[in-house]
Amino acid sequence: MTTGTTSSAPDTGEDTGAPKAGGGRRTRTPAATATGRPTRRLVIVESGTKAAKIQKYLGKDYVVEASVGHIRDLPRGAADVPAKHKGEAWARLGVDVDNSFAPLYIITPEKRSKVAELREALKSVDELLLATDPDREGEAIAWHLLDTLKPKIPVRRMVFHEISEPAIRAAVENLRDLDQDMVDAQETRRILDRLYGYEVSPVLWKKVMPKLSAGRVQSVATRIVVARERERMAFVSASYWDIAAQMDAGAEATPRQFGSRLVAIDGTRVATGRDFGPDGRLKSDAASTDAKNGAVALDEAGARRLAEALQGRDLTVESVESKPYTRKPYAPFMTSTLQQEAGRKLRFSADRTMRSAQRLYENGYITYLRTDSTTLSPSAIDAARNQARELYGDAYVPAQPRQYTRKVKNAQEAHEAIRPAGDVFRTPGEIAREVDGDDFRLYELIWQRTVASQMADARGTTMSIRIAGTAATGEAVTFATSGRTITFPGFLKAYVETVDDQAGGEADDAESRLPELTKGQAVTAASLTPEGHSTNPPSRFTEPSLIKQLEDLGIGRPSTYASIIKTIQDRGYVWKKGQALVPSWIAFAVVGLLEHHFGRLVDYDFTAAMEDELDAIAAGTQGRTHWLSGFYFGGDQGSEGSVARAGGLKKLVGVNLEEIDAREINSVPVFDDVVVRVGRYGPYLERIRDGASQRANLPEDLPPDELTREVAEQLFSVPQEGRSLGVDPISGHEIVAKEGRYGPYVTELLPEPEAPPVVEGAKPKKAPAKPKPRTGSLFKGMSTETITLEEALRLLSLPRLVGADPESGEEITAQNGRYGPYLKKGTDSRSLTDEEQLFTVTLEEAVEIYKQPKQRGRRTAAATPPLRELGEDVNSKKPMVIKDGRFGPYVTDGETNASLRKGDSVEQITDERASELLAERRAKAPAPKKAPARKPAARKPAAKKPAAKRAPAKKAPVEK
DNA sequence: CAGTGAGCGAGCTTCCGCTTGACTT
Repeated sequence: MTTGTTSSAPDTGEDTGAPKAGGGRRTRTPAATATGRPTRRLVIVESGTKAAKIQKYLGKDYVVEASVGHIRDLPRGAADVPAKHKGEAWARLGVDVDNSFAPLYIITPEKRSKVAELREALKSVDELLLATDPDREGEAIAWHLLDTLKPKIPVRRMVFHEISEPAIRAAVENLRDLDQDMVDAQETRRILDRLYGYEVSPVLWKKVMPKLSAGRVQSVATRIVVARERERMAFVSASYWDIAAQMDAGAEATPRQFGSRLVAIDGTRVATGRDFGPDGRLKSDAASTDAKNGAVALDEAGARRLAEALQGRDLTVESVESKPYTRKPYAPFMTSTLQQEAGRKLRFSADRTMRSAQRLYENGYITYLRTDSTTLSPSAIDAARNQARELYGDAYVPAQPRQYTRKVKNAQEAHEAIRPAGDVFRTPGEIAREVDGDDFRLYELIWQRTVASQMADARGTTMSIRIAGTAATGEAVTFATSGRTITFPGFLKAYVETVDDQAGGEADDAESRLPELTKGQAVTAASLTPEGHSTNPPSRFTEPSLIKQLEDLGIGRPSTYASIIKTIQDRGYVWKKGQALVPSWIAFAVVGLLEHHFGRLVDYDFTAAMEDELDAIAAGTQGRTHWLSGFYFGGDQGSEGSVARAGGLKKLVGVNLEEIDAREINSVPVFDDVVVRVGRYGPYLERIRDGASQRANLPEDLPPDELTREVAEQLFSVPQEGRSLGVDPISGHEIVAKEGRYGPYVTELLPEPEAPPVVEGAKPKKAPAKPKPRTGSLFKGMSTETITLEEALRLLSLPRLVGADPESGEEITAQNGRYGPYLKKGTDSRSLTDEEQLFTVTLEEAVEIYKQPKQRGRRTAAATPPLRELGEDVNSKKPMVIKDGRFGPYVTDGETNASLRKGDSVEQITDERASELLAERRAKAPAPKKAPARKPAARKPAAKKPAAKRAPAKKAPVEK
């Protein structure tokens, strides 16, 4: 660890130096202490279930506890930052970027009690063994434990890759020291992710929409989904024809008939779907005249003519080729493949799979569920082989055990594969009484896959047959077919992987039998059917296929695949249509912004490059600070890692921010002059026609690739959206209920004014002022779904004239406004308490109301009573109270007000905490408010938003 | 994307990876 780059949590108390793990001490075996009792050791692992198991193996001289994951992290937000660092410029990030990227670590609030427990446990032992997972995160957790607990006894690192008695015993005998370089690598990863996430997300808030997010993993995941949708949108379907022929091999053959397809005419291949590009045309190599690759597309007329000309013609077997077919079993499950198969076979979401697997793990049915390894322990291999032998016989078990060493990109392989627990696997039948539902089905899947992984290859034969003939019109034609027979099923008897629905592959156990044919043999065509086909766009990603894609790119970890899917849905980037993941228009805008302005950060190989460089840090050949500096501040080009780039992230989110045109970012070109614009209130269509902007609403559930010209035209042609409530019997206008900027409202559709006659050469006359339709906001409790025509007409009747003020003669009206119902007399207004009063209040009552002074604050009778009274503020010595305000509860001493933060509650807040909030608020108050730098007449003043009160502090406000 | 009248404290949103328990309805 680079000296001075890590500040420990302020609340870890005493600052005595933590002993270095191991520190050169070699305490291999528990030696007897001076008092003669055996050495007691505390072992800390990550998972509680693991702790219980290991405790059993190690016995009473050991105390095994679980840290339950990480115990410290960077602060999530301002609320988590300890008072000591509150004011720091870097507090928002939790990383002091100007001081060697020193991280600020705090004990995760939920883990405070856990840390206390561990401290307690430490008191009664002589030695500490940090037995967190043997990967980057585990090494970091071990270091955090050391740095937080600051034990005064010897500390050593213990690692194991499987939970079995021999493995644990061996681990205790082979302790090592903490690997500080690896800890550095983890910290670098953590800081990079924080800087990326917390610097880029605010750019999205400013340019697209608040609460959006960007991150190394989620942004690439979103981009993948968007990229696929773009392909689908750009896709041009091609149609092509061929001829399906049912061949007849004669009465002796079995099967007598078999299907085949026209593949060549006069030696030139007939084009199939694969020969067409996404533009709907033959790919250039297919269209070339090169005899080897050349292909010709057959159209309907050609196919029909040829089928006709082949009627009754002699056909001969031209070639018969058979090749042996073998298939190896699939590797045992790891997290990603389990999620994929449970998704395909059981239709479980990744999240559902993990919840079920967690239960199975906790109850001792399976091994650890978050793993990127396909390795089985020796005892598990034995168990699988024994089970296979029992169930299927010796022939199904190969002589040598199978080892699966296929490495996944960036794998850390801290655990075994996911498999049934124990040295003897329980069959699904054996656990059926104890486990049911999802858990049973998932266990069965895991059990089958594990057993199958130690079984013999499937064997069979693949046969290819070509049949030739000549059409009456002279063309030489070739038909082809292929078949597969499985002579020995091997592992397929136990487990067949499911093919992704939409990918259109063929399952490994698919069989199609062909008769025994010999070259030169005559066959006849029982039927010749011209068939039309069309090419399809690449299918959308599903949860399983997206996880596969991320895994192939080395993005995300076993513990995060399920949450990645959740995050991109929660942010509104992706929604599920059945199994398919469909990107939203917001995702198009966000991905577009990232691609244009943060291209490197959403590169598909960004993570891969990062991993290489983290490996270099872990190996001690690359400096953490230097590398982060390159990433954040930019650096001397060339010498930095590939993740670093000239300019650096800081500049990209700072100075370069102004270059990002929000309007352009939020306009997604669809076709011609039509764009989808992502607005504050959702996406809508826009195009310029005759110099005027034409807009149309986009239905929420319309997938982007279904927005065709026809659909767009139809949307534009709908004059108004909104639910029609019927016709106003008085005016004859149609009344509709709509969702507007300020919420739901009703309005009337006015008939189009007659177009004035166009006079050639005459100056276009100024159009007469358009009559404005009446509008009215819905009352609370009404909805556009349920409102009736009667209610709507009542709303449109407002404002209501109550009468004239007897004193001044001014008109008093009752109307519904932004803050609810109110009376209006000139510029003087009074709020009403009830919307119904708009229709019922009499002139006398109104006059009475106007006699009352204008109320401040809430529209309740007396001054708002405080929610709670507190003691005296330590600073101002004034009594404090909690009040309810526009932004929720706040504390005030009469002068200073401060909102309660997340985590504060009205009932439980203490005087100390309240004083602290007030003090913080006062500290901020005298912030010099810069006058908004206004460029006079440089640009049109933006329309004032109702909520926009203060001038935006930064430049480049959202322009829509 | 409708247009209507006050005045009161802004503060927060967000990342990725480790782990699961625990407020109540």
